[in-house]
Amino acid sequence: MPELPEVETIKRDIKTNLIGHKIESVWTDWPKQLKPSQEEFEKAVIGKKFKSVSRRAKLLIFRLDDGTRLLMHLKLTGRILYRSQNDSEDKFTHIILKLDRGKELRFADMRKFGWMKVLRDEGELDKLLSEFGIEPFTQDFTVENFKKILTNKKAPIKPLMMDQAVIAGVGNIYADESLWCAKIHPLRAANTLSDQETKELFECIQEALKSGIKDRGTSVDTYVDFFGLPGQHEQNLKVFRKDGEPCPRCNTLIRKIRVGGRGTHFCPICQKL
DNA sequence: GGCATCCTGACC
DNA sequence: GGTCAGGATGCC
Repeated sequence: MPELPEVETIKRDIKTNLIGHKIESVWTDWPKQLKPSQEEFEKAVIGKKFKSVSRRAKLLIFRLDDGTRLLMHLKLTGRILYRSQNDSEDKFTHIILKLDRGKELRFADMRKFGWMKVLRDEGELDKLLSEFGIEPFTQDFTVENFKKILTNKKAPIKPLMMDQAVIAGVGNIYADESLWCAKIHPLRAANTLSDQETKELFECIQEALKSGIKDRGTSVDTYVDFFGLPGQHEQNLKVFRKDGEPCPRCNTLIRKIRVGGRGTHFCPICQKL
């Protein structure tokens, strides 16, 4: 599942490899993944060059050389791949942007939840971006702001952390890992965290995401980078999908429960409810 | 918050 | 054939 570290890894590789390429044509066998429609999408991108790329939450934002804004979201199983025309087929490819110099950007997505979208105007982008919460690794992400978010929130801490309108970019893997790191139970009501716990969770979120980026992402499922290579972070996971295995801190067996409809892994002794 | 929805593959 | 996997949205 691509979360902030995975999307950030792809973004960095795109910066040094895709920028400057021209889109010559578009192929798809699943037009629903092109928004607002295949026709509008093609009209907006064909003949244009990639000028820049950025990331907000789990969203990739491209600017083309005429100012067109192109967004991509990988959702659960999306892959963005940089390939040559004659490279062998990638399974589940549903969109291909055919580029100059014999290259292709392939969008492969087993479950077809991901999408590419062109925006009509700048206001639309601003509105979309303004709905995201605090972006980790920016000046806005401080312990004080984090504390403000948790105050008066009776909700369990984990779903709150995964709410993109609260903190942008944290998904299921890094939420479980951050909570283990901070020794906080995923069902803990957000407003019951002590100042010390708030500070630890704040630091653990940054640490978990940073560590994921350093390892070029987590490939427990289908994630691969821009070149089709898996990330290395799986070997550094402490609890995610480790149910039945000993906690690296206290040896208690990791348990799996369901929180907010998501599989949730935690140590029942270390992590305080 | 819960739950359904968008989808398909893996697994029992 | 049923369940699970989980990012985001939309309806309650």
